[in-house]
Amino acid sequence: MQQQRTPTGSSSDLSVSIMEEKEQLKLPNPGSCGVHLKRQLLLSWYAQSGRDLPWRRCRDPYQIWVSEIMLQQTQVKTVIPYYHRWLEQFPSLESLTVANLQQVLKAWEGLGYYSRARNLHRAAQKIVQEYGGVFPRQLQEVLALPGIGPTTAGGILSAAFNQPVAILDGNVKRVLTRLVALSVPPAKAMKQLWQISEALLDKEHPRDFNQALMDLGATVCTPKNPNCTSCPWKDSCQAYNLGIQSQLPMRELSSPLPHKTIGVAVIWNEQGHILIDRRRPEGLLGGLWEFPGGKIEPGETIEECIKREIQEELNIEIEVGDRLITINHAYSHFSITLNVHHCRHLSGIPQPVECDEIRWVTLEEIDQFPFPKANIQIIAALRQNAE
DNA sequence: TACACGTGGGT
DNA sequence: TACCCAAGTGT
Repeated sequence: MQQQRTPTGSSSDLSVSIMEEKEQLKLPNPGSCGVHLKRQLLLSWYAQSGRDLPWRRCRDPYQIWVSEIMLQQTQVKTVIPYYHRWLEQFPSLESLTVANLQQVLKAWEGLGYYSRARNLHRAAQKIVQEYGGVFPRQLQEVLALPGIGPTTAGGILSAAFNQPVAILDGNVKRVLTRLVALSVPPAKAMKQLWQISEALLDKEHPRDFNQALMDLGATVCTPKNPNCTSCPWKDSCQAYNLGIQSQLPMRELSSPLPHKTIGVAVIWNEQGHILIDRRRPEGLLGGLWEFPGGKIEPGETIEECIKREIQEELNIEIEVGDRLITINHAYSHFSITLNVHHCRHLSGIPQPVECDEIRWVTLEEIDQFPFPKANIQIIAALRQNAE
């Protein structure tokens, strides 16, 4: 049974307790027994309880890179099917390079944060041009690739080449926050957290150590109801020994998400084709296709909104008809209600005023194009209607 | 530093 | 239902 201890009575060498809020982090003595023991305990735990994940079965930097990008802000369970499909379609860095962006976005469809796919594609070209298609091993070179920040760089270099580069992903952040009982939200202490991650890293076993740290966060030191009794670090965990593990990490105050009401048009022409447009390559859902529409203005009806937006965005006249479906969808920073109506094309040739490209497509062809999730619901509704 | 950037699952 | 959270990066 673990004894409760006060912060001052702790033997930890990573003491940033809530009692010492303003005090600078004391870095551990690199050779100290505390750090050495923690490494040993964690690596033993990992050998026993670590996860068996697909990307851990190889040392190919390309495959590990793909996994690291997919795993950004995304759970392992979600990534695994995408990861296998991706490697079937783009088995090598070279094959990714020669693919076009639409194919890449289609393979990414549904994963979200589509700039990851765009950057993966761009970075692949850069690796071919600047490094002859060989994934670079220098930290500075890896960091210079689009879509790769400090955590992903550390993840790749440690996993693929066993280089001693630290990481600080969400799992590690939570583990370290509890280990030192960090008294501020992690975003306010990034520098300290990086220092701790670097100080703890086992330079003899960086690959296993980093993977172990992430597994600990994902399976033991979980956001809710952490399983502290099975944690290899419980003896030196400040939060556990203070009994406050479930209250950490501290939350940032969050304001309510704004909500937008959108009018969306499924525009039919006389041939029974549907109009879709490709969004500009940057920003929200960049490069994906969608059904055109826009935000409702004060005092406007949905029908008026759709007619106006289509006139402004495509420079055509339409007749707004029956409602097809209403969709509520939550993004990370706002939520929307999509009011989708069938519409009839009356006159004018659609112009890409606020988008990159316009197409008239059939319900059969539409699957070739990458769409955001909310729009896939519209396509499903169209299919049901067609039956 | 703070915010934009998707989606699915958990409570 | 509504909110939180997840292998972060770019600006």
